[in-house]
Amino acid sequence: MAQKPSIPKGTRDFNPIEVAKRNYIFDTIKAQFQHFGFQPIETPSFENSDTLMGKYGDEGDRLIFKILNSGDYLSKVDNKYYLDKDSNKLTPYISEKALRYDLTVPFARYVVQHQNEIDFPFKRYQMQPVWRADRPQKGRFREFYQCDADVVGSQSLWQEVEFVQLYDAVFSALKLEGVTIKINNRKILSGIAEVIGAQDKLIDFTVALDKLDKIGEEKVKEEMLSKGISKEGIEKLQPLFELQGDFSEQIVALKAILSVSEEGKRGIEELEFINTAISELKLQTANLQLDVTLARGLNYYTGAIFEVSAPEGVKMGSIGGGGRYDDLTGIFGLKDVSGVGISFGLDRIYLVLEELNLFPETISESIKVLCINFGEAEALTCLKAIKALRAHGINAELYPDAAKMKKQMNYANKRAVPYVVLVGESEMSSNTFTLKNMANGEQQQLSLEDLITTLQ
RNA sequence: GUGGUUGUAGCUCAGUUGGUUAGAGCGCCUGAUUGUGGUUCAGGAGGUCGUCGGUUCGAGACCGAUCUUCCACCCCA
Repeated sequence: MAQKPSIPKGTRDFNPIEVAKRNYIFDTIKAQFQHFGFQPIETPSFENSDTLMGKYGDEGDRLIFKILNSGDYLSKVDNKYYLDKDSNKLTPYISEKALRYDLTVPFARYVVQHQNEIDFPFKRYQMQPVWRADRPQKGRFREFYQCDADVVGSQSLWQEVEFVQLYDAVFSALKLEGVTIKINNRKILSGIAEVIGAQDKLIDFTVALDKLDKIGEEKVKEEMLSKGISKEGIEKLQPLFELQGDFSEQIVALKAILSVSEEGKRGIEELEFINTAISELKLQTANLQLDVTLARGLNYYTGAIFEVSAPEGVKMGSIGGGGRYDDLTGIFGLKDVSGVGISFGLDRIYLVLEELNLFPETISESIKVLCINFGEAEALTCLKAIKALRAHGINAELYPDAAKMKKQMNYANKRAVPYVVLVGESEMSSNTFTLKNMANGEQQQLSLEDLITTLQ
């Protein structure tokens, strides 16, 4: 019985052209990571459930793919949990492993586990797939790649400055101009929460504030009210909703709002430091923008928060994010190690580059020259030439069958091969090669040496 | 996890209130053209109508379930 094969929801196959394009992004990011001094590590695709569970909030726990235990896993479960049919309670007894949800928590685990072998500050990069049991949408997959760069063991704000430059370097190298690097600081958010008397509701407060540009001021206030934030507190937020101007103008306004909060003032200082450094160093193509409503992402951020949005006009969620987390390794028992890092969403960057037509043309070129097959003797001559070409770093291949000329030329066309070599009777007798340029149809007869130099 | 949406040839899509043998464009294959591709012309192949079940004399169309796509929540790269 032949049944239609399929792949799970939210996953994809990649054809050769797509892989070539993905590798282009991959290689570009990797090159910049290396320029900035990051070193690669890799971690397993699945971790022990305890490593991941509880690190991303309740919502995160729900989105983690759990792996069923091997063997007769149900027989070991206490009837108490089995008969209750409570999935959340039963899960720990039938699943001890889970697929990686992001690269940051596994990295924290790695740092703690290998702390004695690591030279701090440790700068690592990691480019691996992560999995989320999310409902797919455009730019949202259940399996996708993250490209992370993090530094642990340094509290210096120069790291934040470096990461802003790294974002700029990567997107400039990808020719993706005009991305906006939004920056905020957790200390400012908690400072504001303090000012309005909602310290204990920081998460609810930030989640609501984050929706400002999406649902508007009124709805945000409604949500805050429904989460138990006092009316008087929300009124104190008014200057925040009216915040405008460039980076330094917003800083001035924030200083007024946060004058009574020590923590808030520290957040402002940090932002000012980064902004001053960046204006001195300059960015190539990206814009750095202060966005006090930026609260996205994980609750473990303690200082800077980053998010990158695609150039204006491209409808896509964030293509990168990151921030500083002072105590990430603390949950694994290693105190006082500060970390800061950023992430690139490879799959979303792909969609943006595709939409803006920014992939280089030569990207899908697999071979430079195809040799037409006229028969056994000619094929052998071709393979000798191909061997020499390959030795000179030129990708070359022989059409395997002495098929009709039209068929072989058609094949070259579809593979987008820029050159074709013809070796038939006359070339055999004169010991030459006919090189045809597929773009303009021009042909020339060359010796092997000239063939090599022409194609190099 | 909640609500909605989509599925017909390799691709993009038609298909009337349920009625013979399900169509088009592009692509593909063959020939015109046995050492020259893209253009042109002629011919040809290709469909369990996502899947399973139901209603009906009769279902691509109606109903249910399920899978998938996209969208809005939630959350996020």
